[in-house]
Amino acid sequence: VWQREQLRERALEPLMRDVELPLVHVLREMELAGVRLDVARLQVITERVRGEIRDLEEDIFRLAGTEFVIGSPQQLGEVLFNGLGLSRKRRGKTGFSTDARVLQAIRGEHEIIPVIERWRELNQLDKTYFSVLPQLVDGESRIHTTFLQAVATTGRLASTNPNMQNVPIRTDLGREIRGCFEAAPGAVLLSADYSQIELRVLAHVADEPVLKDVFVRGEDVHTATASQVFQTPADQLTLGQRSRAKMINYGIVYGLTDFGLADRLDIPREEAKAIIDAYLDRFPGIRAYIEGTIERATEAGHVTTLWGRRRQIPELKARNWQVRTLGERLAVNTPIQGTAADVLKLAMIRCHRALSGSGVRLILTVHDELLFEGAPHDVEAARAIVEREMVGVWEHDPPLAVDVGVGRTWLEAK
DNA sequence: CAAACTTGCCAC
DNA sequence: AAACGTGGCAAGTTTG
Ligand SMILES: Nc1nc2c(ncn2[C@H]2C[C@H](O)[C@@H](COP(=O)(O)OP(=O)(O)OP(=O)(O)O)O2)c(=O)[nH]1
Ligand SMILES: [Mn+2]
Ligand SMILES: [Mn+2]
Repeated sequence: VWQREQLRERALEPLMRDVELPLVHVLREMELAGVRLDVARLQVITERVRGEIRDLEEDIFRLAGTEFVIGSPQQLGEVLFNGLGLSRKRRGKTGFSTDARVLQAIRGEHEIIPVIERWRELNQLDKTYFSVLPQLVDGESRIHTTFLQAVATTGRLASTNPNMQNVPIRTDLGREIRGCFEAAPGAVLLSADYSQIELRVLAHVADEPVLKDVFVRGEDVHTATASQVFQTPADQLTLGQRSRAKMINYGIVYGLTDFGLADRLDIPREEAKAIIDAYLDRFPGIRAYIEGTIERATEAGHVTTLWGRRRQIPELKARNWQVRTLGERLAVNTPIQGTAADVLKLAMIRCHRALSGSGVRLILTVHDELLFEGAPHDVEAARAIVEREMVGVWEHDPPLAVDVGVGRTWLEAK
């Protein structure tokens, strides 16, 4: 009863009625549908990778001069920092960190480091995907995730058992794994992913003229940042570089410091500061939006999305500096990430309705992407419908845009 | 011995 | 870890 009263008081009834409740059935059907996994293809990759892991282990033990549990950060730190005397960077609660950014920073100090980095990549994918996914398929070789509708504080969905929202794609091996998810025999997949979604939401809520203009012109901010930071012509950029630029673009908006950027890019702090300053100077409305949002959130004690989703931010009242600045970053991030979540949920409902009886069904959702499955002819017809429904959720400036692809596998469709 | 915590890392 | 955000998962280690 008190929950219902709170819903009314906080004007959340439209969100509940028009978004969350209709979404339940859409999610249920997606979970039942599942997505097909090519187990044989995955098996071939698995055997090849496990062979390489064994070779890497031998190399690591030889270079270290001792055998140890590579997967134990404690033992690895002992070998690297005491045994080999390599430089220590950050330290955690238990000892000196050995994470990927530390290894990147000391890569030149010893030939064992690149081998460990490779072992980490392969071993992580082995234990998380190769060892787990084949056990989860049903009689039709399909995997059924569970979507969590009320876990993420911003309104995003989460996915569990297995998490289908963090299937690898960024490395070559990751792309091979992504390529193991496929359509049913005779069918194809259609992937539709919003272009630069949170930057578009930001351009609107911050009313940032330069950023709006970028989207009106049809330009790509991630590519532009990559080109600037990596000093490379736009048409020569790799997917990896654009992906790094994405991290930079969102990082800066949500409070990334020169220290943090320098660490992530492995560059001097001054260079990192120059990148951040250039970014915020180019889009002056972002600075103003950040400051205004923090001020209003501190006053109100909460923030809301465009559809009225609300998050209390008690951290803003903290006297502890660490907690309070966390609250400031939450105040900026939540309305934007949350608005993008609202958009996707509405798009799911609209697409589900528009495609009922079409032979094309929604099978996955990944924060700003929808994945559909159907016969090639039906999917071709669905293409325009999906794009129209996804773009049509948003009646603001700048408009949203969607990248659509079709293929046999999830990798090919992207 | 299992639960809880820590570290590290995948995705968006 | 000092200070982009949202998640889930596996393994090692500590705790009870
Ligand atoms: N704070 C933060 N948000 C991120 C990060 N990566 C992705 N996101 C959020 C913001 C994105 O708009 C949203 C969807 O991710 P995508 O990979 O689809 O990127 P985006 O839509 O910006 O670009 P795209 O044109 O699809 O390649 O997820 C990140 O590193 N930090
Ligand atoms: Mn996107
Ligand atoms: Mn996406």
